[in-house]
Amino acid sequence: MLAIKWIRDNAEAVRTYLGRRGADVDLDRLLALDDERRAVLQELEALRNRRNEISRHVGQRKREGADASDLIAEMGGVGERVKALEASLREVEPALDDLLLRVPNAPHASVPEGAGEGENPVVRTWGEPRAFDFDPLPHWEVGERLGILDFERAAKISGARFVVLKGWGSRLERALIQFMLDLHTREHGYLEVLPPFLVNSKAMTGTGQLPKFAEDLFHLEGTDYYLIPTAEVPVTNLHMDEVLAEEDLPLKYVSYTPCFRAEAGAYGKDTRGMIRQHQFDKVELVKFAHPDRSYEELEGLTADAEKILQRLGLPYRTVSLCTGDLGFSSAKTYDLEVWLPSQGVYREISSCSNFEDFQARRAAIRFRPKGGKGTQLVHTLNGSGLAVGRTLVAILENYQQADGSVAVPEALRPYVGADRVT
RNA sequence: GGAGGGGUGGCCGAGCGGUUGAAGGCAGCGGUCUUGAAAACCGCCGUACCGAAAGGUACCGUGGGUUCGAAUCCCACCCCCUCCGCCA
Repeated sequence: MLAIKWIRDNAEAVRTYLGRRGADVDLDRLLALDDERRAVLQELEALRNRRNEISRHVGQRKREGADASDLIAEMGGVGERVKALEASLREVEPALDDLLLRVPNAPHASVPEGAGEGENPVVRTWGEPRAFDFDPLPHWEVGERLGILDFERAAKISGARFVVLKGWGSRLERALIQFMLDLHTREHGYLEVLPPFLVNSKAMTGTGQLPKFAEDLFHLEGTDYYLIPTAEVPVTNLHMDEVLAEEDLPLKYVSYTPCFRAEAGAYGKDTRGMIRQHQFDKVELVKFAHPDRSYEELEGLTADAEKILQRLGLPYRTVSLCTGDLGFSSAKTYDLEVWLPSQGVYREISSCSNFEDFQARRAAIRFRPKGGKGTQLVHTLNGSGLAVGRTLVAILENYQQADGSVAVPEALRPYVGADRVT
Protein backbone atom coordinates (compact mmCIF):
# COMPACT_ATOMS: atom_id res chain seq x y z
CA MET A 1 0.00 0.00 0.00
CA LEU A 2 1.13 3.49 -0.79
CA ALA A 3 0.51 6.49 1.43
CA ILE A 4 -2.61 8.31 0.24
CA LYS A 5 -0.85 11.61 0.82
CA TRP A 6 1.95 10.57 -1.49
CA ILE A 7 -0.51 9.45 -4.17
CA ARG A 8 -2.36 12.76 -3.85
CA ASP A 9 0.86 14.75 -4.22
CA ASN A 10 2.23 12.61 -7.06
CA ALA A 11 -0.97 11.75 -8.90
CA GLU A 12 0.53 12.09 -12.38
CA ALA A 13 3.60 10.01 -11.55
CA VAL A 14 1.28 7.34 -10.15
CA ARG A 15 -0.85 7.43 -13.28
CA THR A 16 2.27 6.95 -15.39
CA TYR A 17 3.64 3.95 -13.56
CA LEU A 18 0.22 2.31 -13.34
CA GLY A 19 0.24 2.44 -17.11
CA ARG A 20 3.76 1.02 -17.34
CA ARG A 21 2.75 -1.86 -15.12
CA GLY A 22 -0.45 -2.40 -17.02
CA ALA A 23 -2.49 -2.02 -13.84
CA ASP A 24 -6.20 -1.26 -13.91
CA VAL A 25 -6.84 1.09 -11.01
CA ASP A 26 -9.45 3.84 -11.01
CA LEU A 27 -7.16 6.58 -9.84
CA ASP A 28 -9.74 9.32 -10.35
CA ARG A 29 -12.24 7.57 -8.14
CA LEU A 30 -9.50 7.10 -5.55
CA LEU A 31 -8.69 10.79 -5.53
CA ALA A 32 -12.37 11.73 -5.39
CA LEU A 33 -12.91 9.48 -2.39
CA ASP A 34 -9.89 11.03 -0.75
CA ASP A 35 -11.37 14.51 -1.23
CA GLU A 36 -14.70 13.40 0.11
CA ARG A 37 -13.13 11.81 3.13
CA ARG A 38 -11.24 14.93 4.01
CA ALA A 39 -14.28 17.15 3.57
CA VAL A 40 -16.36 14.97 5.89
CA LEU A 41 -13.51 14.72 8.34
CA GLN A 42 -13.07 18.46 8.58
CA GLU A 43 -16.71 19.11 9.34
CA LEU A 44 -16.84 16.21 11.75
CA GLU A 45 -13.77 17.30 13.65
CA ALA A 46 -15.03 20.87 13.98
CA LEU A 47 -18.28 19.54 15.45
CA ARG A 48 -16.51 17.21 17.81
CA ASN A 49 -14.40 20.12 18.89
CA ARG A 50 -17.52 22.07 19.82
CA ARG A 51 -19.00 19.09 21.60
CA ASN A 52 -15.83 18.61 23.61
CA GLU A 53 -15.77 22.27 24.59
CA ILE A 54 -19.36 22.30 25.77
CA SER A 55 -18.93 19.04 27.65
CA ARG A 56 -15.98 20.54 29.42
CA HIS A 57 -18.14 23.48 30.50
CA VAL A 58 -20.92 21.16 31.65
CA GLY A 59 -18.47 19.30 33.79
CA GLN A 60 -17.18 22.54 35.25
CA ARG A 61 -20.66 23.77 36.14
CA LYS A 62 -21.68 20.45 37.64
CA ARG A 63 -18.66 20.52 39.86
CA GLU A 64 -19.63 24.02 40.96
CA GLY A 65 -23.19 22.87 41.50
CA ALA A 66 -24.52 25.23 38.84
CA ASP A 67 -27.23 24.45 36.31
CA ALA A 68 -26.09 23.33 32.86
CA SER A 69 -29.36 22.48 31.19
CA ASP A 70 -29.00 25.24 28.58
CA LEU A 71 -25.68 23.82 27.43
CA ILE A 72 -27.04 20.30 27.37
CA ALA A 73 -29.99 21.50 25.31
CA GLU A 74 -27.60 23.13 22.86
CA MET A 75 -25.95 19.77 22.28
CA GLY A 76 -29.21 18.25 21.09
CA GLY A 77 -28.71 18.63 17.36
CA VAL A 78 -24.96 18.24 17.45
CA GLY A 79 -25.06 14.59 18.43
CA GLU A 80 -27.31 13.80 15.49
CA ARG A 81 -25.10 15.60 13.02
CA VAL A 82 -21.97 13.94 14.40
CA LYS A 83 -23.60 10.56 13.98
CA ALA A 84 -24.61 11.32 10.41
CA LEU A 85 -21.09 12.40 9.54
CA GLU A 86 -19.58 9.39 11.25
CA ALA A 87 -21.90 7.19 9.24
CA SER A 88 -20.83 8.72 5.97
CA LEU A 89 -17.20 8.35 7.02
CA ARG A 90 -17.91 4.68 7.62
CA GLU A 91 -18.90 4.41 3.99
CA VAL A 92 -16.15 6.48 2.45
CA GLU A 93 -13.21 5.13 4.39
CA PRO A 94 -13.62 1.42 3.64
CA ALA A 95 -14.22 2.25 -0.02
CA LEU A 96 -11.06 4.33 -0.09
CA ASP A 97 -9.07 1.70 1.80
CA ASP A 98 -10.24 -1.04 -0.51
CA LEU A 99 -9.12 0.92 -3.56
CA LEU A 100 -5.85 1.81 -1.90
CA LEU A 101 -5.15 -1.84 -1.15
CA ARG A 102 -5.49 -2.58 -4.86
CA VAL A 103 -2.91 -0.07 -6.05
CA PRO A 104 0.32 -1.87 -6.93
CA ASN A 105 3.68 -0.73 -5.65
CA ALA A 106 5.73 1.89 -7.50
CA PRO A 107 8.65 0.36 -9.41
CA HIS A 108 12.13 1.43 -8.31
CA ALA A 109 13.98 3.76 -10.71
CA SER A 110 16.36 0.94 -11.64
CA VAL A 111 13.58 -1.37 -12.85
CA PRO A 112 13.89 -1.83 -16.61
CA GLU A 113 11.08 -0.75 -18.89
CA GLY A 114 9.25 -3.56 -20.63
CA ALA A 115 5.88 -5.02 -21.50
CA GLY A 116 6.25 -8.50 -20.06
CA GLU A 117 8.23 -11.63 -19.33
CA GLY A 118 10.02 -11.57 -22.68
CA GLU A 119 11.67 -8.25 -21.93
CA ASN A 120 13.41 -9.03 -18.65
CA PRO A 121 17.12 -8.28 -19.13
CA VAL A 122 19.62 -10.91 -18.05
CA VAL A 123 21.82 -9.52 -15.29
CA ARG A 124 24.29 -12.42 -15.13
CA THR A 125 24.64 -16.05 -16.04
CA TRP A 126 26.37 -18.75 -14.01
CA GLY A 127 27.53 -22.19 -15.03
CA GLU A 128 27.77 -24.00 -18.34
CA PRO A 129 24.82 -26.15 -19.40
CA ARG A 130 26.13 -29.67 -19.54
CA ALA A 131 26.70 -31.27 -22.95
CA PHE A 132 24.68 -34.49 -23.14
CA ASP A 133 25.73 -37.40 -25.34
CA PHE A 134 22.09 -38.57 -25.27
CA ASP A 135 18.73 -36.80 -25.36
CA PRO A 136 18.01 -35.61 -21.85
CA LEU A 137 14.57 -36.68 -20.64
CA PRO A 138 12.09 -34.41 -18.95
CA HIS A 139 12.15 -34.77 -15.18
CA TRP A 140 8.82 -36.58 -15.00
CA GLU A 141 10.16 -39.36 -17.17
CA VAL A 142 13.39 -39.56 -15.21
CA GLY A 143 11.39 -39.65 -12.00
CA GLU A 144 8.77 -42.13 -13.08
CA ARG A 145 11.35 -44.52 -14.48
CA LEU A 146 13.17 -44.43 -11.15
CA GLY A 147 9.88 -44.89 -9.32
CA ILE A 148 10.43 -41.78 -7.23
CA LEU A 149 7.73 -39.53 -8.76
CA ASP A 150 4.13 -40.76 -8.86
CA PHE A 151 1.67 -38.42 -10.52
CA GLU A 152 -1.04 -41.01 -11.13
CA ARG A 153 -1.53 -41.95 -7.52
CA ALA A 154 -1.39 -38.29 -6.53
CA ALA A 155 -4.20 -37.64 -8.99
CA LYS A 156 -6.19 -40.45 -7.43
CA ILE A 157 -6.04 -39.13 -3.91
CA SER A 158 -6.00 -35.41 -4.69
CA GLY A 159 -6.24 -34.48 -8.35
CA ALA A 160 -4.22 -32.76 -11.00
CA ARG A 161 -1.17 -30.72 -10.01
CA PHE A 162 -0.14 -32.96 -7.15
CA VAL A 163 2.68 -35.45 -6.87
CA VAL A 164 3.71 -38.23 -4.53
CA LEU A 165 7.43 -38.47 -3.85
CA LYS A 166 8.66 -41.93 -3.02
CA GLY A 167 11.89 -43.49 -1.83
CA TRP A 168 14.87 -41.53 -3.09
CA GLY A 169 12.54 -38.81 -4.35
CA SER A 170 11.21 -38.12 -0.91
CA ARG A 171 14.70 -38.47 0.47
CA LEU A 172 16.11 -35.95 -2.03
CA GLU A 173 13.38 -33.45 -1.24
CA ARG A 174 14.09 -33.74 2.49
CA ALA A 175 17.83 -33.51 1.89
CA LEU A 176 17.38 -30.35 -0.18
CA ILE A 177 15.32 -28.69 2.53
CA GLN A 178 17.91 -29.50 5.16
CA PHE A 179 20.78 -28.45 2.92
CA MET A 180 19.20 -25.08 2.16
CA LEU A 181 18.28 -24.37 5.77
CA ASP A 182 21.75 -25.30 6.95
CA LEU A 183 23.48 -23.10 4.40
CA HIS A 184 21.36 -20.05 5.13
CA THR A 185 21.50 -20.40 8.90
CA ARG A 186 25.17 -21.38 9.22
CA GLU A 187 26.78 -19.34 6.48
CA HIS A 188 24.40 -16.48 5.76
CA GLY A 189 23.21 -15.61 9.26
CA TYR A 190 19.47 -16.20 8.93
CA LEU A 191 17.31 -17.29 11.84
CA GLU A 192 15.28 -20.39 11.09
CA VAL A 193 11.53 -20.22 11.80
CA LEU A 194 8.82 -22.80 11.30
CA PRO A 195 5.54 -20.87 11.16
CA PRO A 196 1.89 -21.92 10.91
CA PHE A 197 0.82 -22.98 7.42
CA LEU A 198 -2.62 -21.49 7.97
CA VAL A 199 -2.96 -17.75 8.42
CA ASN A 200 -5.83 -15.31 8.81
CA SER A 201 -7.04 -12.71 6.34
CA LYS A 202 -5.26 -9.90 8.16
CA ALA A 203 -1.90 -11.51 7.51
CA MET A 204 -2.83 -12.15 3.87
CA THR A 205 -3.73 -8.47 3.54
CA GLY A 206 -0.48 -7.40 5.20
CA THR A 207 1.71 -8.96 2.54
CA GLY A 208 -0.62 -8.11 -0.36
CA GLN A 209 -2.28 -11.42 -1.31
CA LEU A 210 -5.63 -10.00 -0.24
CA PRO A 211 -7.88 -8.42 -1.25
CA LYS A 212 -6.83 -8.57 -4.88
CA PHE A 213 -5.64 -12.15 -5.32
CA ALA A 214 -8.18 -14.15 -3.33
CA GLU A 215 -8.77 -16.52 -6.25
CA ASP A 216 -5.14 -17.66 -6.10
CA LEU A 217 -5.51 -18.83 -2.51
CA PHE A 218 -6.99 -21.89 -0.86
CA HIS A 219 -9.48 -20.76 1.73
CA LEU A 220 -10.85 -23.02 4.45
CA GLU A 221 -14.59 -22.81 4.18
CA GLY A 222 -16.41 -21.35 7.16
CA THR A 223 -13.24 -20.02 8.73
CA ASP A 224 -10.87 -17.09 8.41
CA TYR A 225 -8.01 -19.47 7.62
CA TYR A 226 -6.09 -19.52 4.37
CA LEU A 227 -3.36 -21.96 3.31
CA ILE A 228 -0.16 -20.02 2.86
CA PRO A 229 0.99 -19.60 -0.76
CA THR A 230 4.52 -18.88 0.53
CA ALA A 231 6.31 -18.56 3.86
CA GLU A 232 6.58 -14.86 3.04
CA VAL A 233 3.09 -14.43 4.49
CA PRO A 234 3.51 -15.85 8.00
CA VAL A 235 7.13 -14.75 8.35
CA THR A 236 6.72 -11.15 7.19
CA ASN A 237 3.63 -10.78 9.35
CA LEU A 238 5.54 -12.07 12.36
CA HIS A 239 6.26 -8.43 13.08
CA MET A 240 2.92 -6.91 12.14
CA ASP A 241 1.89 -4.06 14.45
CA GLU A 242 5.35 -3.98 15.99
CA VAL A 243 7.90 -1.25 16.49
CA LEU A 244 11.36 -2.75 16.04
CA ALA A 245 14.63 -1.38 17.38
CA GLU A 246 16.82 0.21 14.74
CA GLU A 247 19.89 -1.64 15.96
CA ASP A 248 18.13 -4.98 15.36
CA LEU A 249 17.89 -4.29 11.62
CA PRO A 250 18.29 -6.07 9.36
CA LEU A 251 16.29 -8.98 10.74
CA LYS A 252 16.92 -12.09 8.62
CA TYR A 253 14.71 -15.16 8.67
CA VAL A 254 14.77 -18.39 6.73
CA SER A 255 11.77 -20.64 6.72
CA TYR A 256 10.84 -23.94 5.19
CA THR A 257 7.13 -24.43 4.52
CA PRO A 258 4.91 -26.20 2.06
CA CYS A 259 3.13 -23.68 -0.18
CA PHE A 260 -0.39 -23.94 -1.52
CA ARG A 261 -1.58 -22.21 -4.64
CA ALA A 262 -4.87 -22.50 -6.46
CA GLU A 263 -3.18 -21.70 -9.82
CA ALA A 264 -6.54 -20.39 -11.00
CA GLY A 265 -5.19 -18.55 -14.02
CA ALA A 266 -2.87 -21.31 -15.16
CA TYR A 267 -5.14 -23.75 -17.02
CA GLY A 268 -3.12 -25.70 -19.52
CA LYS A 269 0.21 -24.28 -18.33
CA ASP A 270 2.90 -26.70 -17.21
CA THR A 271 0.39 -29.49 -16.89
CA ARG A 272 3.01 -32.21 -16.98
CA GLY A 273 5.55 -32.75 -14.28
CA MET A 274 6.04 -30.95 -11.02
CA ILE A 275 6.85 -27.46 -12.23
CA ARG A 276 3.47 -26.04 -11.27
CA GLN A 277 1.77 -27.77 -8.36
CA HIS A 278 -1.01 -26.91 -5.94
CA GLN A 279 1.35 -27.89 -3.14
CA PHE A 280 5.11 -27.52 -3.16
CA ASP A 281 7.96 -27.08 -0.71
CA LYS A 282 9.93 -23.89 -0.52
CA VAL A 283 12.67 -22.45 1.64
CA GLU A 284 12.10 -18.74 1.90
CA LEU A 285 14.37 -15.89 2.92
CA VAL A 286 12.77 -12.84 4.55
CA LYS A 287 14.44 -9.61 5.63
CA PHE A 288 13.33 -6.54 7.52
CA ALA A 289 15.73 -3.80 6.53
CA HIS A 290 16.50 -0.17 7.21
CA PRO A 291 15.09 1.90 4.31
CA ASP A 292 18.53 3.32 3.56
CA ARG A 293 20.00 -0.12 3.05
CA SER A 294 17.22 -2.20 1.54
CA TYR A 295 18.70 -2.28 -1.95
CA GLU A 296 22.04 -3.52 -0.64
CA GLU A 297 20.06 -6.12 1.26
CA LEU A 298 18.28 -7.14 -1.94
CA GLU A 299 21.62 -7.78 -3.64
CA GLY A 300 22.76 -9.78 -0.63
CA LEU A 301 19.57 -11.80 -0.45
CA THR A 302 19.75 -12.60 -4.15
CA ALA A 303 23.36 -13.69 -3.75
CA ASP A 304 22.35 -15.92 -0.81
CA ALA A 305 19.75 -17.65 -3.00
CA GLU A 306 22.19 -17.98 -5.89
CA LYS A 307 24.68 -19.66 -3.58
CA ILE A 308 22.38 -22.67 -3.33
CA LEU A 309 22.37 -23.14 -7.10
CA GLN A 310 26.12 -22.72 -7.21
CA ARG A 311 26.73 -25.30 -4.50
CA LEU A 312 24.44 -27.69 -6.32
CA GLY A 313 26.24 -27.04 -9.59
CA LEU A 314 23.05 -26.03 -11.38
CA PRO A 315 23.51 -23.55 -14.26
CA TYR A 316 21.28 -20.52 -13.92
CA ARG A 317 20.84 -16.93 -14.89
CA THR A 318 19.60 -13.91 -13.03
CA VAL A 319 17.09 -11.59 -14.68
CA SER A 320 15.71 -8.27 -13.55
CA LEU A 321 11.94 -8.15 -13.91
CA CYS A 322 10.78 -5.33 -16.14
CA THR A 323 7.92 -2.98 -15.27
CA GLY A 324 5.40 -5.11 -17.14
CA ASP A 325 6.34 -8.32 -15.30
CA LEU A 326 6.86 -6.96 -11.81
CA GLY A 327 4.68 -8.44 -9.08
CA PHE A 328 1.93 -6.40 -7.44
CA SER A 329 3.70 -5.67 -4.16
CA SER A 330 7.26 -5.46 -5.40
CA ALA A 331 9.35 -2.38 -6.13
CA LYS A 332 12.12 -4.45 -7.68
CA THR A 333 12.57 -8.16 -8.34
CA TYR A 334 15.34 -10.44 -9.53
CA ASP A 335 14.28 -13.84 -10.76
CA LEU A 336 16.70 -16.75 -10.67
CA GLU A 337 16.15 -19.11 -13.57
CA VAL A 338 17.65 -22.58 -13.58
CA TRP A 339 18.65 -24.45 -16.71
CA LEU A 340 16.33 -27.29 -17.73
CA PRO A 341 18.08 -29.34 -20.43
CA SER A 342 15.04 -31.34 -21.56
CA GLN A 343 13.35 -28.17 -22.77
CA GLY A 344 16.52 -26.19 -23.34
CA VAL A 345 15.18 -23.27 -21.33
CA TYR A 346 15.82 -21.40 -18.11
CA ARG A 347 12.91 -21.71 -15.66
CA GLU A 348 12.15 -19.58 -12.62
CA ILE A 349 13.33 -21.18 -9.40
CA SER A 350 13.53 -18.12 -7.17
CA SER A 351 12.13 -14.64 -7.03
CA CYS A 352 13.89 -12.06 -4.86
CA SER A 353 12.10 -8.79 -4.18
CA ASN A 354 12.34 -5.56 -2.30
CA PHE A 355 8.88 -4.38 -1.31
CA GLU A 356 10.22 -1.19 0.24
CA ASP A 357 7.55 0.04 2.67
CA PHE A 358 4.59 -1.33 0.69
CA GLN A 359 4.02 -4.33 2.96
CA ALA A 360 5.29 -2.55 6.06
CA ARG A 361 2.59 0.08 5.67
CA ARG A 362 -0.14 -2.54 5.30
CA ALA A 363 1.10 -4.60 8.21
CA ALA A 364 2.29 -1.64 10.34
CA ILE A 365 5.87 -2.83 10.72
CA ARG A 366 7.99 0.06 11.93
CA PHE A 367 11.21 0.84 13.72
CA ARG A 368 12.22 3.59 16.07
CA PRO A 369 15.18 5.56 14.69
CA LYS A 370 17.88 5.71 17.30
CA GLY A 371 17.96 9.08 18.99
CA GLY A 372 15.28 10.38 16.68
CA LYS A 373 11.61 10.67 17.44
CA GLY A 374 8.58 8.97 16.01
CA THR A 375 8.60 5.79 14.02
CA GLN A 376 9.46 4.89 10.46
CA LEU A 377 8.31 2.03 8.25
CA VAL A 378 10.85 -0.70 7.63
CA HIS A 379 11.52 -2.14 4.22
CA THR A 380 10.62 -5.79 3.73
CA LEU A 381 12.29 -8.18 1.32
CA ASN A 382 12.03 -11.82 0.50
CA GLY A 383 13.18 -14.41 -1.93
CA SER A 384 13.01 -18.11 -2.49
CA GLY A 385 16.11 -19.84 -1.35
CA LEU A 386 14.93 -21.95 -3.17
CA ALA A 387 11.75 -23.52 -4.48
CA VAL A 388 12.52 -27.09 -3.42
CA GLY A 389 10.32 -28.95 -5.90
CA ARG A 390 11.79 -27.09 -8.83
CA THR A 391 15.27 -27.70 -7.47
CA LEU A 392 14.51 -31.41 -7.46
CA VAL A 393 13.31 -31.06 -11.05
CA ALA A 394 16.54 -29.33 -12.01
CA ILE A 395 18.66 -32.01 -10.36
CA LEU A 396 16.78 -34.84 -12.04
CA GLU A 397 17.23 -33.21 -15.42
CA ASN A 398 20.76 -31.86 -15.12
CA TYR A 399 22.25 -34.86 -13.33
CA GLN A 400 20.53 -37.65 -15.24
CA GLN A 401 22.77 -40.35 -16.68
CA ALA A 402 22.49 -42.38 -19.86
CA ASP A 403 21.60 -45.48 -17.82
CA GLY A 404 18.57 -43.74 -16.27
CA SER A 405 20.18 -43.09 -12.91
CA VAL A 406 20.72 -39.66 -11.42
CA ALA A 407 23.96 -38.48 -9.84
CA VAL A 408 23.63 -36.69 -6.52
CA PRO A 409 25.33 -33.28 -6.48
CA GLU A 410 28.45 -33.30 -4.31
CA ALA A 411 27.08 -30.81 -1.77
CA LEU A 412 23.97 -32.90 -1.24
CA ARG A 413 25.63 -36.26 -0.71
CA PRO A 414 26.06 -35.96 3.06
CA TYR A 415 22.33 -35.26 3.30
CA VAL A 416 21.20 -37.98 0.91
CA GLY A 417 23.69 -40.59 2.03
CA ALA A 418 24.34 -41.74 -1.53
CA ASP A 419 26.11 -40.39 -4.59
CA ARG A 420 23.70 -41.84 -7.09
CA VAL A 421 19.99 -42.60 -7.30
CA THR A 422 19.09 -45.71 -9.21
C1' G B 1 -15.91 -28.40 24.77
C1' G B 2 -16.80 -26.45 30.28
C1' A B 3 -15.39 -22.81 34.28
C1' G B 4 -12.70 -18.57 35.71
C1' G B 5 -9.19 -14.40 34.91
C1' G B 6 -7.28 -10.76 31.61
C1' G B 7 -6.13 -7.50 27.05
C1' U B 8 -3.86 0.28 28.75
C1' G B 9 1.99 3.99 25.61
C1' G B 10 8.69 0.80 22.92
C1' C B 11 8.22 -2.56 27.56
C1' C B 12 6.08 -3.32 32.65
C1' G B 13 1.98 -1.42 35.20
C1' A B 14 -2.00 2.04 37.80
C1' G B 15 -6.64 4.01 36.75
C1' C B 16 -12.78 1.95 36.54
C1' G B 17 -18.32 8.50 34.09
C1' G B 18 -15.96 15.09 33.94
C1' U B 19 -8.47 19.33 33.01
C1' U B 20 -6.80 11.24 32.23
C1' G B 21 -3.46 11.38 26.38
C1' A B 22 -3.69 8.65 30.55
C1' A B 23 -0.01 7.93 37.61
C1' G B 24 4.48 5.21 38.61
C1' G B 25 8.63 2.33 36.86
C1' C B 26 12.00 0.62 32.90
C1' A B 27 14.14 1.85 28.28
C1' G B 28 15.49 6.25 25.23
C1' C B 29 17.16 11.56 24.68
C1' G B 30 19.43 16.15 26.91
C1' G B 31 22.00 18.00 31.22
C1' U B 32 24.59 18.28 36.33
C1' C B 33 28.45 15.64 38.76
C1' U B 34 33.15 12.73 37.17
C1' U B 35 39.93 12.46 34.39
C1' G B 36 36.43 8.86 31.89
C1' A B 37 32.51 5.49 32.83
C1' A B 38 28.91 3.80 36.25
C1' A B 39 25.77 5.44 40.11
C1' A B 40 22.96 9.57 41.82
C1' C B 41 20.19 13.90 40.66
C1' C B 42 17.36 17.45 37.16
C1' G B 43 14.62 18.01 32.62
C1' C B 44 12.42 15.92 28.11
C1' C B 45 10.02 11.79 26.08
C1' G B 46 3.13 7.98 22.58
C1' U B 47 1.03 7.22 17.63
C1' A B 48 -1.90 8.52 13.57
C1' C B 49 -5.04 11.70 10.83
C1' C B 50 -6.95 16.77 9.10
C1' G B 51 -4.86 21.65 8.40
C1' A B 52 -0.49 26.45 4.67
C1' A B 53 -0.30 27.55 9.78
C1' A B 54 -2.49 28.45 14.39
C1' G B 55 -4.60 24.57 15.95
C1' G B 56 -7.92 20.46 15.96
C1' U B 57 -9.53 15.26 16.02
C1' A B 58 -8.98 10.20 17.06
C1' C B 59 -6.72 6.15 19.58
C1' C B 60 -6.58 2.39 26.55
C1' G B 61 -8.05 -5.70 22.08
C1' U B 62 -12.07 -4.92 17.79
C1' G B 63 -16.96 -3.22 16.43
C1' G B 64 -21.55 -1.21 18.04
C1' G B 65 -24.51 1.30 21.96
C1' U B 66 -25.88 4.50 26.44
C1' U B 67 -24.57 9.72 27.91
C1' C B 68 -24.02 16.75 27.39
C1' G B 69 -19.40 13.85 28.29
C1' A B 70 -16.63 6.90 28.14
C1' A B 71 -10.07 3.86 29.14
C1' U B 72 -14.08 3.84 32.81
C1' C B 73 -21.26 1.70 31.99
C1' C B 74 -24.03 -1.91 28.34
C1' C B 75 -23.96 -5.52 24.01
C1' A B 76 -21.40 -8.53 20.42
C1' C B 77 -16.94 -10.43 18.64
C1' C B 78 -11.49 -11.55 18.69
C1' C B 79 -7.14 -12.88 21.27
C1' C B 80 -4.21 -14.42 25.62
C1' C B 81 -3.67 -16.91 30.48
C1' U B 82 -5.22 -20.62 34.44
C1' C B 83 -8.00 -25.01 35.81
C1' C B 84 -11.10 -29.29 34.10
C1' G B 85 -12.31 -32.58 29.92
C1' C B 86 -10.53 -34.60 25.23
C1' C B 87 -6.28 -35.43 22.30
C1' A B 88 -1.04 -35.86 18.51
